[in-house]
Amino acid sequence: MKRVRHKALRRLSGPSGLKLFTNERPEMSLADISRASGLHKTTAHRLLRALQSESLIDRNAATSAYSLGAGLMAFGVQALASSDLRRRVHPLLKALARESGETATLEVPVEDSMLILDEVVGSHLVAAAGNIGTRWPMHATSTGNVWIAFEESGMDRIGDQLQPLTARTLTSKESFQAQLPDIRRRGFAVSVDELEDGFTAVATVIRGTLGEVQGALSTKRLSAATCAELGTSLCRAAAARLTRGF
Amino acid sequence: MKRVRHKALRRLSGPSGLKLFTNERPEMSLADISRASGLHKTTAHRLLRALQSESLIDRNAATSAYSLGAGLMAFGVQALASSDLRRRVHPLLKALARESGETATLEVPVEDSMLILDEVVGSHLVAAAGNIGTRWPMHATSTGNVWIAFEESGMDRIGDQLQPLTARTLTSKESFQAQLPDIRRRGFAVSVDELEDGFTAVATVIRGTLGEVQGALSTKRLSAATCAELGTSLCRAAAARLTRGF
DNA sequence: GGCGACGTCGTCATAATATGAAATTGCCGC
DNA sequence: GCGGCAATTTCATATTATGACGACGTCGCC
Repeated sequence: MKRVRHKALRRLSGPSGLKLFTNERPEMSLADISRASGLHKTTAHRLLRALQSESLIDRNAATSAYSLGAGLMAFGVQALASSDLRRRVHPLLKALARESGETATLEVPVEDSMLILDEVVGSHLVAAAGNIGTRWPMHATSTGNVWIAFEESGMDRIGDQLQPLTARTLTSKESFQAQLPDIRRRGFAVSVDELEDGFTAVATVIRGTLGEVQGALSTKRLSAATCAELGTSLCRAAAARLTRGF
Repeated sequence: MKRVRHKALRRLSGPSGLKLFTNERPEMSLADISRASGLHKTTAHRLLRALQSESLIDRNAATSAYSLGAGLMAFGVQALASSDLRRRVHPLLKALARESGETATLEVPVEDSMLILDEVVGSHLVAAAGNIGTRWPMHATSTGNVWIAFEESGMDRIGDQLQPLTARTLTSKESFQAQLPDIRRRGFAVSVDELEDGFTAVATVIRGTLGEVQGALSTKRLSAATCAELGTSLCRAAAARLTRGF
């Protein structure tokens, strides 16, 4: 594997950059950042200042602590808006949500998580919405499972140790890998209580015109009984999309 | 003004980087990017590849065109979620929306636009929502106007020529500047048909504990008659927030 | 088949950049 | 006024990106 150039870029998005800001710790001081990233205090300071000048980083005027900036929000929505995949799949999500009464989502992988790109809430819930943009670990979601099953280099995304989120989460790479053939055969993945107790979902992949895997589609919070049925209709819907040339 | 270092970062977010991707042209080929940015083909390719490895850039598998990536969406929502300002002001928005029946928004400046950080829709509209993250030019919005009026270096953000969006948009720097004293005296800005015909809004600034301007607050789509009244109540609400130590 | 446009990849000397140590400033609590 | 801590600036040095050049494969088109 070849080393990617552009140190600054790697740092930016990497674990010694913007990724330092987690939901648990949305604000950090210069010293915090320097310690957490292993960067020299001076270097971190320069970096932060550059990021700030691009609005990618904001700082709290009172505490002078750094946090993610407004520019990132702007880029984020722009990315969301320009997603071709999203435009194409949205009608499908609506149809699924209407037919099943459950919430349907479109997700894509970002590192070892699935990012919710779009969401249409079903009739069973009051419009909770607002999950667009949230991320869940691939190994514990139905969407993550199908993605890995159908994308060739999918397994690269997860490590050897998988973090358990419930009693039913698969925690070893081996047991995880063992279920993939089943998913490939069926065409869809089912997750029952793996992510959260009482949470069930079924997912399939969505493909482009070349058959390449572009994302995953899921229907959530349904009763276990209807899973198999919905799985196949999900596949049909996705397949119809594909063959119609979308 | 001191030159900010980190060329790569400036490029990243600047007009020869991610900013190349606009809503009008969400996808670009390598040749496009090279031409539009003035970068050497080799350089652009290296850059894009680095960005892609960080998920900041995606590419269309069919056309091999580049577009904004999923990583940006992830950062965007994270930034949105971790905004302290947003957390603090949200209850205020809700109160304003409830009392006025109109849509209330919280906005911050990004370059020469106001970015909608948060929004609570009023009772008069069906929940259109989904404006969070959109941007409007500062010179044509009430929020942009108050911001510039109360932030000392505010005028730096707009150029000499202001793009007209309706017949009532102010188009010269001078006429724009002439109205600022009024806004300062009143404490709030009113925009009638400047952004869009039939669109009226009133806005005031929101301040931190040190009195520094942190953002702008507005109520939209109200009838001209109630503007003045709402402006003062807006100011009261914002002031109450401030003095209560938030 | 030949042509042009495009994307990808490699190399390399040079120019531009980031780096970290140390020094300076500013701020708080005592 | 004096430590202690954090943020910031300065500067010589080492590291990095840059773009010119060349090569290769592919696609669409005349």
